[in-house]
Amino acid sequence: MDADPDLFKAIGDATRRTILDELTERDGQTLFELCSRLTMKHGLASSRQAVSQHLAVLEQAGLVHTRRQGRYKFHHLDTSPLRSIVERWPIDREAPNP
Amino acid sequence: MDADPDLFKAIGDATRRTILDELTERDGQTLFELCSRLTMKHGLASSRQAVSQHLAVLEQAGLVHTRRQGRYKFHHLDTSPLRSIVERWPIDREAPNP
DNA sequence: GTTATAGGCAAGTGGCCACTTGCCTGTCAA
DNA sequence: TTGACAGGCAAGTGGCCACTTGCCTATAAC
Repeated sequence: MDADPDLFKAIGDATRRTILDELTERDGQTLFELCSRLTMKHGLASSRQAVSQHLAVLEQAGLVHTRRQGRYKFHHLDTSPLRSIVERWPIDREAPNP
Repeated sequence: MDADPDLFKAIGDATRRTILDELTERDGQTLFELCSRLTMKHGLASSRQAVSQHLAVLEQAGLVHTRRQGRYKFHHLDTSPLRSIVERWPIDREAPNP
């Protein structure tokens, strides 16, 4: 029971959720790419180290996979761990919209 | 963007997730009922006040609705707020099991 | 080689949050 | 009406975590 506390810790932070949003919109970004976009679009004054630590947490939760290429490190989104949430507490399939 | 930080805060705590598990198994429990079951089954040495505060957080997130009846207060699970998670980051519909 | 770029590592710090403690209110049975 | 029971309110405390700071490694351009 409660096999993945890392997952909930990962999505528990607002900045990390914004990072997931960013990767949803544009997958495979580098660290610096994410940094500039977070400050530009979302107004988050997140330093490079802060974003790097956030990405480490997201990677540990399995929500982000990394791919090294030269001196670049590309970050790819993986939403499959989120499935465990709706499997744990089944959502009543009611259409909220008509 | 990020309209419901209360939701992620609610499911961010392990004890609150266990409370959701308890309510999934048996809906409409009172505070004392939850307290004894959490200590019995899950080994959580959660005091009454702690569980009460957890329930308040869950209620604020819309995951738990309460129903007063005399001196009893019954807690009912509502998993519909969880839908916003999978709507925000769509899960690739791949069958992980054959 | 030298410099700039992309990223990593580790210690320190401040704020939030879970939990406790103590006391209070309301409901029901005797 | 008195006691037990179910729950609420508020202040205090300790620990975790996000963020910073400073320095380091590695790849690529010049």
